[in-house]
Amino acid sequence: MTVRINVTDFNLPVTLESGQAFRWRRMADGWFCGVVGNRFCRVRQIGSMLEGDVDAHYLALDRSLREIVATFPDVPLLRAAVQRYWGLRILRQEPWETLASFIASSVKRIAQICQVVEELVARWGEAGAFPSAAVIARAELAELEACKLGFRAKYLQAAARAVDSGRLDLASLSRMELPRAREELLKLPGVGPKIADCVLLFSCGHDAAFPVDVWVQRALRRTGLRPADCGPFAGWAQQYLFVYERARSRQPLFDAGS
DNA sequence: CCCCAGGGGTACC
DNA sequence: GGTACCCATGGG
Repeated sequence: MTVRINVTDFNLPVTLESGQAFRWRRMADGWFCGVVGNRFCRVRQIGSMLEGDVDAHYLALDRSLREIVATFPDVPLLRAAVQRYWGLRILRQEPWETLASFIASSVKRIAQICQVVEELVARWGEAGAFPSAAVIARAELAELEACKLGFRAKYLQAAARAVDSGRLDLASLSRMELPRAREELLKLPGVGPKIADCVLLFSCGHDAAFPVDVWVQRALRRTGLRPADCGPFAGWAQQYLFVYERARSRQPLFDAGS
């Protein structure tokens, strides 16, 4: 539904382009187009005005960013990241789409993950929606591989079959304690600690889940932080570290080494 | 031709 | 318990 609302402590572009969701495109005119569930959405932010198909729950606008950030450990790099990317929020995404997307993410760049997701939607998506686990479960392995999944195709197929058969109940993960929920996801082939934590953080409401990829690993090494030091909203802190470290590494001022 | 990418499985020590 | 190598593929 098209609305115009006033938002505080929110940054739409950073949130949508921080590598947690893969279906948003920034148009030349500043609008973002995407699909949430089975709905096409168009949204933009001008100053504190958020306009368009605003889904406040998906955008986590009900959370108090100030209270969340107040729980972060006080280290210079994280403080700088929070200042530069203030308004970045962890979205509330749909678990199956998130699991499938992050299975596809392993050793891929964000742009390539978007490509895979696009291919899956083009082949099996109904009316632009991300294809269900039931549909993917019935796809041929060769068809999945053709979606630029490569060696990840068999992992996506296995996950789809686990969900479709009821062997894995994604909805139950949000009600479990974090270690137990992680354990469930780790049963899937091709799903290790990093991908499991992405699913738990981005789609199961587990704010403390802390995915460690190559970028976050670098930030941890340089700060001396450990995931356990980052508090009940460690996953949010992790997302700030991720965007900050990635941007920093894209444009090195000089040779940082030696 | 080299390197790397929001990793994980496996073999080996 | 670490560590090396492999998995496919696109882009710099």
